[in-house]
Amino acid sequence: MTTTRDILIDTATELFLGRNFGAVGTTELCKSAGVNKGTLYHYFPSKSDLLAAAIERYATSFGQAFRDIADSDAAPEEKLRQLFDVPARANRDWKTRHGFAQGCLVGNMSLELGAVDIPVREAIKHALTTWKAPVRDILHQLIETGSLARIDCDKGADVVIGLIQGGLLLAKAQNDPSHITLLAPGALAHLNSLKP
Amino acid sequence: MTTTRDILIDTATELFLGRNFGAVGTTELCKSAGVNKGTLYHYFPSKSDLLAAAIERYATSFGQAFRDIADSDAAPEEKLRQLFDVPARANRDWKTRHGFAQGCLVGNMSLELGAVDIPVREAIKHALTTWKAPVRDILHQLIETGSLARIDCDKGADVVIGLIQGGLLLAKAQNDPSHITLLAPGALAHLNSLKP
DNA sequence: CAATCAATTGACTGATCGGTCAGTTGGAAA
DNA sequence: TTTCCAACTGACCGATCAGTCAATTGATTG
Repeated sequence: MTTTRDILIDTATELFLGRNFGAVGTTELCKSAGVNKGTLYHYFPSKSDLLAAAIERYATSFGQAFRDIADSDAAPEEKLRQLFDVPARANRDWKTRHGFAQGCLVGNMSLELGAVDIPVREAIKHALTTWKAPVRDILHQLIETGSLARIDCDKGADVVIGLIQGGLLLAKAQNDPSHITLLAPGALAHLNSLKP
Repeated sequence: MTTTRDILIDTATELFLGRNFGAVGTTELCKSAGVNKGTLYHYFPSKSDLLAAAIERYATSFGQAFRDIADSDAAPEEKLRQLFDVPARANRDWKTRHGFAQGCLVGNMSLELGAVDIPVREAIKHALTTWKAPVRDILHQLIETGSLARIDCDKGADVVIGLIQGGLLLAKAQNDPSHITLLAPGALAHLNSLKP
């Protein structure tokens, strides 16, 4: 069952991803969600809190996709590469529908609001933590199979997320989704060069 | 000589970096620059055009820093590492003054406005082009000294910029400038693993 | 001196912003 | 049947938004 709250979160995700947080007004957002102003503020104390909820849902969704990859029976090297396919697929779909690369809600909001809105930054931090767990597991698997040196996997997970976000940024800057996976082929070599 | 136009550009850079484009109004910007509203619109047709000018100056400034590194007499491996120090130093200074990591004007505006404002995206594309030239030169030097395989240096320059921006994003998301250089140590290994 | 014009002023506009609130609705509990 | 409350409505608020414009300044020309 899709509740009004769900509709608000999904609409917010769609609109904030398509443009940005500041460029989407609450009036437009409510109209797009088929809901009245007051209803938004019945469920969320502020526009920022709606965004935080959207980030949390977005993080959970992508986190689950990462988890599915980590738990699959593919080879660990293959899993590492597949991580980059998750945002790549999302962006390809979006660009087909709307004509430009939108990036990642977490990355976008991080650079727009990371220095301004502390609650949102906390939601972003939590999103990154959620994502790091399955990535860390894949790195452990790589070590077990001998494909990766005994590096610090927590730091390694940060590196992988940095590679993904770096590619996403290039893709949006140049409006070319193919850049998203630009940093995928070198990921394993990159990780292997980290000091244990 | 610092012209009124220069003051406007510098003030815009400072404010847009400190918060974001949408969160800074023209009234505040003008007050901060010690200039009247009409003067802003005497020099720039719109707020977006002021941003584009700020991006261009910012890109030139960082591009010169990259160029200085490329033309120095340091070892090529050392030069590659020094590229990451340019934004790292800027962010360390800023955080000392303002208490948080602000990131990079080009990266920030790319994720905030890349999908919305096409002229700004063009300014961003041009900034990346400017930065790629000295990076490409360093990669050629690495190849000459035998530290790097004969990879596609244009693609390699994109990779390096992606690594820098990925680190900047992590730093802003976690309000910790030390992440800026997180992807520096693995850069050479990363590049070396690219297919020629 | 007169003429010119880029630079600058600051009050002003209509639109939109995020957020509020008194009131209505409809289904569940008593 | 009455009571109750979460869900929802939509008009409304003061503030701020990007942008405009007629008037003024002052330095540079002929």
